[in-house]
Amino acid sequence: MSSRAAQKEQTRRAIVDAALRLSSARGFASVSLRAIAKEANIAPNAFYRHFKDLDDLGLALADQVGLSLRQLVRQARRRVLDAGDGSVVRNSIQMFMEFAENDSDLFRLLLGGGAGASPAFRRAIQLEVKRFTSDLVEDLIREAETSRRPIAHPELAAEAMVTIAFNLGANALDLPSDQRLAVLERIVAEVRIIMRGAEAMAAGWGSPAKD
Amino acid sequence: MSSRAAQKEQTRRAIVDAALRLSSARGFASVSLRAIAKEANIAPNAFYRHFKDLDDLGLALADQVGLSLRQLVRQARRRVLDAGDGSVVRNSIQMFMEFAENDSDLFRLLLGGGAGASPAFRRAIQLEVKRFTSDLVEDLIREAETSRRPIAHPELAAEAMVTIAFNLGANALDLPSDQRLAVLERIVAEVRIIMRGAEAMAAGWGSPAKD
DNA sequence: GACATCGGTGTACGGGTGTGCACCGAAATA
DNA sequence: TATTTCGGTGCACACCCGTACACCGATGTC
Repeated sequence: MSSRAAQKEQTRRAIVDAALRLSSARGFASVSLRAIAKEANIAPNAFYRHFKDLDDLGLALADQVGLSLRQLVRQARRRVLDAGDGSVVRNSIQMFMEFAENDSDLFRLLLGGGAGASPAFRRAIQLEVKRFTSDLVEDLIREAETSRRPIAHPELAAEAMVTIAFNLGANALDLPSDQRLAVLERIVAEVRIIMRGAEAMAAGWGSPAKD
Repeated sequence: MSSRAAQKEQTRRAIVDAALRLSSARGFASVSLRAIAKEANIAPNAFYRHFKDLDDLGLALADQVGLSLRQLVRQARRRVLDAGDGSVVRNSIQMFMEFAENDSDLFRLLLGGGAGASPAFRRAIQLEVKRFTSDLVEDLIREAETSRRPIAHPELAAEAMVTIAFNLGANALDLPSDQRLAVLERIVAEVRIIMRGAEAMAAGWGSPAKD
């Protein structure tokens, strides 16, 4: 066992966690290297032993965001398969919100979409969101097959759902917890509208005339 | 006529424009008072003759954003009433994208949603977006009446549409112009899904069974 | 024409920023 | 055990930040 490498990993984690904690308030872009070092109980210079840049740290943060998202997808799939109680939509979004509340620091990063940060960081975050959307597309298609309700434009529908959930979800994070439930209901309702629309299109229902 | 007040208004505008220009790159939050002053060809201290704070400037920017949005709504309504060519959805979103490209600095602010900025600024921006959504709700209801296609949950549908248009639109702004058209089409398609869903719900189509 | 108003300027301050340099001490290696 | 490696430290530098102060000069008022 390597006490050397272990301790290095430990302070690296401390740096990442500190950055996460500080970023939740005003975004990653507005956090200084020195502030992170102080929060991690580290001399500012020690930062460079772990990351080349603040941008470099940003990529590490994006990685962790992606990790958390994939974990979310896995758990949501398991939960939906396990018990068929309640609607798939509500269950999934509820789980999403729980995740967001637990790892609120991470999800605040996600919500901001990296606005105001370096292009590299922004790209990395958007990539993770895209991966998440792809997973959702799979689920939509699978669910459509098993429930025998075909769905039109699954990619577009998924993108719309993810956009709404992330935006309103982010919005909900800095709301008192007694209002968060209402936001969750709004997300669920809007996602259902999208579901219904995609199904209606697949079924040929409605007006191709003038929209 | 007051040469005094006129010149004051002029440099005030110069400050606002400079702030807008600088904010488009990395967001309003990451722009310094000194940088704004330099961009406006002004001594840093002169800033205080016009605004108390950077926050104060932020509110002025939010005001201008709101102004531009209301102008957009007015023109879109006129355009839709004038000629019935093409779909309402496509026409509206096309006009939205044109606006966004012209005043791209303003819309970049909007897109960021004020992430990473002061709470006051964020609230102001979100308020303007909310007003815009309200206007859209009106239009949806009116359109539903004249076209005799009732729509369910117009507020939720409008919120979903605005969220998607703003997010993807913002996304499109830092894309080469030859790819923007594709994004526009994606927005149109997703908004149509929402339309169809809201109409299907109103018509009672589809499954209240298990979703 | 004398005076007050006020937008704009230059200087200066205390503090925060990223980062280069020399150094220490413990773990890893020989 | 002697030597190398390397994570961590303290100091120092040059720069940018917001903003307080005293001041100027043109415009507006009496």
